[in-house]
Amino acid sequence: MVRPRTPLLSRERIVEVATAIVDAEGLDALSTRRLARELGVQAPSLYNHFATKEEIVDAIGDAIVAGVDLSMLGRDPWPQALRSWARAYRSAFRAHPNVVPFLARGPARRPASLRLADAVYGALVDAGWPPAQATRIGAAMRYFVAGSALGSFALGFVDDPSLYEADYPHLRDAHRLAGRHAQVDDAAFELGLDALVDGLERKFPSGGGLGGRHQE
Amino acid sequence: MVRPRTPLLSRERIVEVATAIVDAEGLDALSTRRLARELGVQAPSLYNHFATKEEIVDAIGDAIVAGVDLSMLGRDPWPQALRSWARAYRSAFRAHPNVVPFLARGPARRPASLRLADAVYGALVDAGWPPAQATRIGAAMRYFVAGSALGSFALGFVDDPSLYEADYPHLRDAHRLAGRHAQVDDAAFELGLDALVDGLERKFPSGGGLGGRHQE
DNA sequence: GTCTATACGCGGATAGAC
DNA sequence: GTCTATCCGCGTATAGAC
Repeated sequence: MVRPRTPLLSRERIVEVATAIVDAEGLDALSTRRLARELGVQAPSLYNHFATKEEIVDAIGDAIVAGVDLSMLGRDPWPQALRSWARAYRSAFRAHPNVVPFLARGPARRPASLRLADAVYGALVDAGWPPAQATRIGAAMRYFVAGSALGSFALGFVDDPSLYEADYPHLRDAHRLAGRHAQVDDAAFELGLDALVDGLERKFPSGGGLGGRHQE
Repeated sequence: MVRPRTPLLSRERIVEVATAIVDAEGLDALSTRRLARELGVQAPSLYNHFATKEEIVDAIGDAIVAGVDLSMLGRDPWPQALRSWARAYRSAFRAHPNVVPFLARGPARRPASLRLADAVYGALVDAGWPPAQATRIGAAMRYFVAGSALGSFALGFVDDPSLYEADYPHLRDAHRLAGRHAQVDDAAFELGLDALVDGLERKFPSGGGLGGRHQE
């Protein structure tokens, strides 16, 4: 066995391959041995780049959140910014649904998540929302986006009519959802997002339907 | 060692203890050895009551969803029913946040989840929503509720001011969220729920802002 | 219905050679 | 920076005695 002259590993390459494993088979499938095997090295070599496995998972999460476009925040009017940002956020999450439960635990110390939280909150406060309300809106949006990316609603139904028709009269056609799951989930997300932001607009201080000024 | 004269185990007792383990330490902490130890038996005894570990997890999920009150559906006007149901749904989920990622995979074959899906969908259709919209509303509500129960938004911030003040100007006070996490999350849920249902009311067919009237 | 015994593989992490 | 060797515990599940 010839030892390599140039480094086989880098943090970037480790995170990339680790993400692929988690996406394909879930967080539980990510083990140091498995990861090392796919990288063509032995497991202990990973510890030259990360102190613990948890650091690797943190890095996966940070890379995902770092890909979310935040440019509309503070640029577009807040309702429009909130919509575009929510779509970008969901896209990033949906590409990695197995990581969503981990990401939903909060920003903790991950820089990309803190940047995101800062940008959303800042944009809402700058638009005229009272700080406490801005916090709540940021949280509510995260609830909705995380939930929508956690798993498919439509795919949760089994593609077998006989399961439903007997005992659940209204679900007669539920078995058809699985085949169109992407459209169903996309449409549900858009409907919910629209309702949510519409509903928030009506609550905007001194703007909510009674006229008056906006930004301060 | 005296062998017992009366059964030590039952499906109910197993599910009860298993739920407690998952709530306290997460789904990964649930192992057959651990579960058996807390039940005062040896691991193989569990296989007299459940064929696999997965069946146990299914039973945990079913028991949780079975506790959700559905009585308001089809009784109260749909916006009010949707609100009460969402609160009941969230309460059930929030008591067991570690199970939420599992539950969010969909109703599958779990009877309680199918009853729930049937009741929500049926109530919306009966109220006058077109079937496709009713599906989307059910999905959007689940997104929001699941996301809100997946983990605390407020607890995701570390209670250490120095982490934020330097690099994230708007998060200057974010470290205070952790201490009030229950109130913050409750208020965010209520704000989002209110906005969501308000927004849906405006879309109700023959009520949506063009023709007929409804409350505004 | 519960037990003992057991099969067999995977898990994270460390020490120390090269 | 990567390797080999190794520690030690935990995981699901089965066979067969009582």
